[in-house]
Amino acid sequence: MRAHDQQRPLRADATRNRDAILAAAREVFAEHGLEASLEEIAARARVGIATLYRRFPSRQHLVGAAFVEKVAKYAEAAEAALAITDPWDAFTSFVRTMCELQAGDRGLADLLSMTLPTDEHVERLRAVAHAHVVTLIDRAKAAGQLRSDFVTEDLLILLIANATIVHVTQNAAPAASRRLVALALDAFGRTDTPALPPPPTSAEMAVAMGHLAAKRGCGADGEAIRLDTGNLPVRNSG
Amino acid sequence: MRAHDQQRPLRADATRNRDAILAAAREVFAEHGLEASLEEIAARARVGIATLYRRFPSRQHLVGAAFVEKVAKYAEAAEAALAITDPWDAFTSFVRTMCELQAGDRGLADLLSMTLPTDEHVERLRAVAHAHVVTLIDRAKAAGQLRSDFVTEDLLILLIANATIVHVTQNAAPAASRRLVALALDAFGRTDTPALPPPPTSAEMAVAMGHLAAKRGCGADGEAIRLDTGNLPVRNSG
DNA sequence: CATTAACTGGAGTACTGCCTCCGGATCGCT
DNA sequence: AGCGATCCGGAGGCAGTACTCCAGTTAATG
Repeated sequence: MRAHDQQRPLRADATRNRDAILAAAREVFAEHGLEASLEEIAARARVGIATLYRRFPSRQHLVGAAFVEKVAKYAEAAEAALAITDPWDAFTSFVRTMCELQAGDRGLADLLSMTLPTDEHVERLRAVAHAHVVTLIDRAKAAGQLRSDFVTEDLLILLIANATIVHVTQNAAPAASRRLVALALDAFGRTDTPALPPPPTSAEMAVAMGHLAAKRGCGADGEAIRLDTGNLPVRNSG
Repeated sequence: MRAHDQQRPLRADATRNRDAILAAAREVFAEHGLEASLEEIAARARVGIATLYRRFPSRQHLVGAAFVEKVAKYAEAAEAALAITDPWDAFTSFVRTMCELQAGDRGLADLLSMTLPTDEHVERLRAVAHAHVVTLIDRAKAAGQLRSDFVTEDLLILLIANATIVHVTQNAAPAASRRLVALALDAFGRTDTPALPPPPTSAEMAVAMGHLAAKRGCGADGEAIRLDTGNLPVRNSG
């Protein structure tokens, strides 16, 4: 790349259009999920389709740009949860916040349940958040309130399930989603039951997220998935 | 319709092709879910696409014909579970069986999570099965092993979630699905936690299933799938 | 074996979404 | 205002899927 791939600032009209596209994208993704038609986004931004592609060469660029803030909220939620003293309250508060964010935005619902290569800034946010989540989990386990055979894959499974519920239940989303989350938390908090069957490996879940991403038109299927466990804490503590 | 819309028997080659199409459909649906391409089914049956459409005018006709037997297993599973004496074992056995059927057949995974058939024969099966399920639930509740605020919508939520997991996790499906089901059952069996948030209404869930069906290309949004038992040998006809 | 109704397959239409090309409009600077 | 660099938008190519039409083939029957 050239030394100054820090390209000169966009022309005024270009900036205006870019913002319009992002606003439209946030709307449309929230309504229809990440598989929304790019043409619809361009139309809602009152912009030609070419303009959209010029600014965001691929769907995941657009997704990335449209969701930076929301992903930041994810990090914030993790951090905020850390401030809660009771380990179980902290953990459940985080999980509930995540799933509520999903329920309010179908795009985010998709995003949290898949892996998307995005920009560096977002990656850093994720990494930090992930570390916080691991802490939340460890604390809750240590307090004997989170089942000891819990793994981060379980959280991912919940996020995927919740994403679907949100997608499918449309206007009934809040009730169904809250119900699902409450059930999941009750399950996570059981310490008196026999061990769960073995969880899928994090590699398997990475592949799964890749499939999801592919299905939503973001990233090629089978392409090297960032094993970082992506958006969500998918690290398998031993 | 004319009195004898009981059309004359198909010609030998037509019957052969019809069977080939059904066999191919079962394969392809199992692999890819209900949204599989009809052209692929025709190709696998080594039949022209027109032949498929002649025999099954719409996707839901094909789906219906391909899955009658599998849906019957749903009823059988409920009945078999009733024979188990321990109420909790009976309930969990039924749930597990359902979800395992889903894990083994992505088409069925879709089908069980959308809406049940309206064909009268199958409708009867469904009604009976549903009654059995209600019995299973009541028994388990009475025994104090199933949480008292459990409702049938919770089961549906699980089926939808499981369908997605099965869809997404591909080869890791068994592990992920079993894990999800085990967690759900642990949640269902909690009697020591505060009441869950209110469930979605069954009307809301019906709408949700309609959306799912529409997304899979079966039936208009909101209308149910009609299983065609028409010219299938009716086993255990009674 | 001849006749005919039933059946067939593939080409064709229609639609949708992704993505690119390029003539023309617009901006920003002098 | 004039001018070049930048940017725009819609037409159009490509691909995948649903679904239809029709000229040719094949099974059943006497």
